[in-house]
Amino acid sequence: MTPTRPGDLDPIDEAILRELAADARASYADIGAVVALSAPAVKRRVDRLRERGVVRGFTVLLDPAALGWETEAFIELFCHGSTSPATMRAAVDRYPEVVAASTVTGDVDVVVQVRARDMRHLEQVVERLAAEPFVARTRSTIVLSALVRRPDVPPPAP
Amino acid sequence: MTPTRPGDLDPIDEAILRELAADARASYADIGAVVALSAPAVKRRVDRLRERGVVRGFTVLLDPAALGWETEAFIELFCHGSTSPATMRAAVDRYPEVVAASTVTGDVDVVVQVRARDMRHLEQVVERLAAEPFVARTRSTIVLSALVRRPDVPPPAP
DNA sequence: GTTGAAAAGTAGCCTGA
DNA sequence: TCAGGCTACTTTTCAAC
Repeated sequence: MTPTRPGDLDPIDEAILRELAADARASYADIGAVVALSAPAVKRRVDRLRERGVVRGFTVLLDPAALGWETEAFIELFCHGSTSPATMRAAVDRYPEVVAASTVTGDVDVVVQVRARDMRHLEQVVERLAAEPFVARTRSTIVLSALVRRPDVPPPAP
Repeated sequence: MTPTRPGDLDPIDEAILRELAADARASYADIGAVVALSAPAVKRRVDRLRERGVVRGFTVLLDPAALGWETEAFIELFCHGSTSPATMRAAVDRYPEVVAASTVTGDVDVVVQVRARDMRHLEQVVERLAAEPFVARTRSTIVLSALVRRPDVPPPAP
């Protein structure tokens, strides 16, 4: 049983989000054709989903290699004492190479996902991260190949 | 020195991609105002970037929690012998909970990033992955908090 | 880059559950 | 009352030049 919170998405909202996930530039009329709603009705729902914060924005999906990002890695950070997440966030946010960063359970404190032009560039990023005052040591794992990469999507109907 | 391959992005393409990354539903006229190009000129460049495969598509950025994805984890897979990436990809692709998966260097073979409704759901996903014929064992790391999450963007000018 | 026709976005108004 | 359809007006797209 899913705890139906107030503000939960109805099935039509979910369908709209799936369409937008597949093509964020689809017209409201085209989306409406799929979900059986008029274009203005779709627009009103999308506007409301933006207001509610469910929709955070729209982006383009790019080929990282074409942008010059040839190398990808997970850099795990072991941090000193009790470094606050705010401190970690502020530090990691300054790196344009960082794609994602998360605090995690286990012996590692932070997992940082990084894209670099090449191994030399990656090495520099690792060294800079390792030199951050709150970082005790790092452990890096190079990505060999991306098997799957998907946007977040509403869960399939249960 | 960057090896200027034929087909490399020029600075205007990069600026256009940065605009689209920030708002994929921006009008060509608005993008043109930023990059000092007419709307049709921007459209032609975007069309060409799609043809070249630099632009793979457009998506919506959603709040995972609002979709019912409350739990996130890295599940590391240790695989038997020489399992082909194709096999791994096919297996992992069947899980709607999988957001990303990569083969990696080191003792682990695959890192799978997963979103689940809750811990119980996550546990089920781990068990199903562990039961895949090519998986010897798994190791899971729960995400406590997302510090940074960014779309791929052209590198800043060097 | 400019032009103009066709398509899409958008606000207001009306209707029915 | 609230969400959706309809209509009319504006903005954007997009192909030809």
